[in-house]
Amino acid sequence: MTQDTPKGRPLDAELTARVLAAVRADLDEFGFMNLRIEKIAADLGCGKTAIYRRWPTKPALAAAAILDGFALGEMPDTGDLVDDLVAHAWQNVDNVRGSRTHGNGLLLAMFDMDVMPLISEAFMQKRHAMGRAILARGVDRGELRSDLDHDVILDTLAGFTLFTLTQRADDPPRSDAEMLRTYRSLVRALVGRST
Amino acid sequence: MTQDTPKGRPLDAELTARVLAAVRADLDEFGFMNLRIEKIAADLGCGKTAIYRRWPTKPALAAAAILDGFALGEMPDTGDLVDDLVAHAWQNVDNVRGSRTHGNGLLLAMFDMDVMPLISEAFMQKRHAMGRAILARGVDRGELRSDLDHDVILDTLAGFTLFTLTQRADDPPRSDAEMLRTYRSLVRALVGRST
DNA sequence: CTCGAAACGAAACGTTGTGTTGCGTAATCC
DNA sequence: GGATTACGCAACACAACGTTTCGTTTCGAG
Repeated sequence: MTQDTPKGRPLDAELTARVLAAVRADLDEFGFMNLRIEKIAADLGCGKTAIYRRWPTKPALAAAAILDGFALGEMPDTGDLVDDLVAHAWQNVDNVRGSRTHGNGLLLAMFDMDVMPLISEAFMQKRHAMGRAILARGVDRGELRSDLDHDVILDTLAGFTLFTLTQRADDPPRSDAEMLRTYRSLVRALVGRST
Repeated sequence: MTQDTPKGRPLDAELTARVLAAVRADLDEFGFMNLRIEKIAADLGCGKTAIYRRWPTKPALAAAAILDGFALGEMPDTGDLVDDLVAHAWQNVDNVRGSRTHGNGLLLAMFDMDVMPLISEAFMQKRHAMGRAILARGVDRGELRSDLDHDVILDTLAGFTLFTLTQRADDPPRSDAEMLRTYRSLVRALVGRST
């Protein structure tokens, strides 16, 4: 029933990619509120119609651009719960830093009330499910006390990343090695390891 | 030098309060992007000029409304580090829940790129300083290992609250007592207490 | 190779919302 | 009582979203 082969001229995939990249850059520099679709079209030398043909509204466009820069990532499976959780948390850092070109406008744009549901459905919920799978595996292997709230552990890790990246952006930057040590000790504390 | 006594007719303080309350309600219901200053004026039966006389732009108005619903809170001083940190973290929950009337649009509005700096300067940085003071006191009393990163502890607590309130809003609500137990065990884990 | 369908850039348009200005009136301080 | 400023109201300029129309171009199918 569903026509699988579109009929006329197909969408220009390269243009799609260029639009998403340009939106990501402007989103990061100017924020969602100051993202100008007309500027994107002008910068790329294309018409607004090419953009509105692909995405119906500005929030939808912004969400698509953000998601285009994020990778769901592979499920960490090292055999060690702490290692897996650190890797899982670090994927968030990678996603945000990989999309950051000017400031942290892209990260903040995720939290627009009209953008958030789209990001949540397409990304956050799947990430959360991955985290829960990691923790469930840890319980199965006897690495994790069975009375801990997995949502709390995952929200704490993700919340720390979000809060640090948005609120401590002006602090002297830390090396990846130092940040990884921070994540490791945080994870160990959350899953009930001593030290 | 600074004229301390304004000359003509003073601003209507009650109108100021009514505007801020109305903005908070609409912000929470519709989000920052869909906040309509003309609607606020119409709902209140006042002119737009009365609003623009007080705040120059929409982000400034939104920030003022958000801050008007937030209380910096008193610095907890129970003599116990864990109790103080739990109380400190709980103040965030109180602020957000006290401002929540329809959804979580108000919480998300804080993270608009143009609103965030205003909230950060007037609120977040002071809250962070309070948290640091609590932790410093804990170190002085020997309740806290001296090698822990205080920023990490505070960002983790605040980030957990933010992430939970934005991402788990649809989950079955937990009682205050249960949430307080969660915060307590989280704080204990972060400051290196066993259990 | 030709036909149909749909994408493309360009331009014009309607609509909405921000923020400003000017007006006559009302309130407050000196 | 006079200067000063707030107030509601109306009109305004401006910017940006999203739509429509047009002529042109590109692709798939037969």
